[in-house]
Amino acid sequence: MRGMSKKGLTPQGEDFSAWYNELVYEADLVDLSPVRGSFVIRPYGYALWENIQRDLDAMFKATGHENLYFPLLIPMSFFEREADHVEGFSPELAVVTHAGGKELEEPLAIRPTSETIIGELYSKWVQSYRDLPLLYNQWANVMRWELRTRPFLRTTEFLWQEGHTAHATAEEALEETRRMLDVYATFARDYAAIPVVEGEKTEGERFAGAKQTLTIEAMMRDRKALQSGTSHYMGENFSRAFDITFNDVNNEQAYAHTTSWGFSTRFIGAIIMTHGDDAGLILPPKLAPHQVVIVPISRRNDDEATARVTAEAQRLATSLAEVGVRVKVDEREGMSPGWKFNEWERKGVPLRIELGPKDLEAGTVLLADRLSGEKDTVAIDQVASRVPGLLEAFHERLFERARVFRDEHIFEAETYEELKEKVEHGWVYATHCGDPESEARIQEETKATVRCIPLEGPSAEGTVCVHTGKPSGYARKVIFAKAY
RNA sequence: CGGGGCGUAGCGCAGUCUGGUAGCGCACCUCGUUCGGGACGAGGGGGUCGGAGGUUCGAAUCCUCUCGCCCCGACCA
Repeated sequence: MRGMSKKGLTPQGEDFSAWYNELVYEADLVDLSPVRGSFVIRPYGYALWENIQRDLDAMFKATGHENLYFPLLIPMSFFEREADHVEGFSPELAVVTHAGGKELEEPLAIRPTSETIIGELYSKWVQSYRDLPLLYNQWANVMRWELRTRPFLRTTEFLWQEGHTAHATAEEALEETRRMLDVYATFARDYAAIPVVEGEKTEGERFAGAKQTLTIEAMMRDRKALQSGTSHYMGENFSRAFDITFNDVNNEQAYAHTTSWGFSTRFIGAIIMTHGDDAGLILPPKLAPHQVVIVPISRRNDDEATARVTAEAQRLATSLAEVGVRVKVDEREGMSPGWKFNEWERKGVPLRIELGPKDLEAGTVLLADRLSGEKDTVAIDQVASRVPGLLEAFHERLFERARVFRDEHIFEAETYEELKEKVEHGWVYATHCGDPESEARIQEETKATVRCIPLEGPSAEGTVCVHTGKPSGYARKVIFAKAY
């Protein structure tokens, strides 16, 4: 399957999932670990994550949040305090039963998410309405013992951030839930060039212990949906379970309203599957580890020309770095330029500069665009001034391509037959009654689930459920789609 | 846990049926020629054939037991 012996990836159209599996290894994003289900994130993949962290973190700070860090281990009993939460997470907990050579009195769960342990401490930190809101976030690893795993999309251990906030009123907490969903949607659009649909999860798809779960859903190039970030309103569920109470302005005791919101390394999967093509990754410039790669081209038997090319490549790289471009000069020996072109295309670098003796004589470079595949001649002394704008434009084109693709594959269905047919080709808006049993039946029969009740979209007014004929359970038509 | 497949060099595989010097491609190392879309030649290094037991003069190959991994299904950011 894998292996550099073979020249290209399996084409997306032939087997999308094979394409994905090969690409994550061939682009040096991940490697297998000795423990099944967990993966090593290699430097190129981790650099992507670091860029995601940097930009998202800035957005969290800008919305008033502070970072902190909670421990990895959580007493088992904490999970039992919230009925839905324990039911949702028990099956996938990894538990430490022995330590220091002895069996522990109380087993410790490796966090699958931190609501419980954070709730325990929030109860201590919140006494008065003056202590609220608490607006905290942590960057952490979590573990969920999944049966079927895939790099980035579903791994037993994954990296994420989890925001946990506590508020005096439901209104404030609901606002926070929505605000952070918008942060995710904005990040996806402005940094990853991924268009998303914002919506609410139905009861069955809601986070274990939440009153409301909001989601951003992105369409992959196989037209399946990927839940790419979630934001939950917990109501008083966790504050009652963990006794997060405070005295309000009237000196009356009240329960805090809490939220949590998370965004994980799964999003790297979204980037891969939203933008990638048969040649490999196409990375959004703002998150790409290298925005520009310079491939110097030598000439046979001419050390002097080679030296000049190398020197010019370095000079060019410096001038690009000075205008804030992340640039890499590929000076590796023993590989032909063609080999390097293919490699950087596979790795999704937005722009490639080819610089050889001919260019030096003409005072130009060849600038290759990963998205269009086109090459343009650009004067060397204009490269540094033009590249930032080209990267900006690259981002816009990438987003637009994804947006058009998505919009071309969203349909609307009036009948169940229509839903069954259209969901084979993309996402489908349809009216649903909201009955969980009906939802389950539809999933059995079509493999599609309700991804969300979109915050914007066709109204359900005057329509009835495509499956049961009952009145709509929601104000809008829901989105049915096959999902990761 | 059900169904399917596979363990032989770093990776991908052949060899197993029919027992007899452990091979191929890629990768790696050295030297030379190359370098504008996955270069070529010559030389070289690398293996307890997943593990244990058995049959045999002789086992990657046959027998028994075991361990592990991958793929498909039931749960999920």
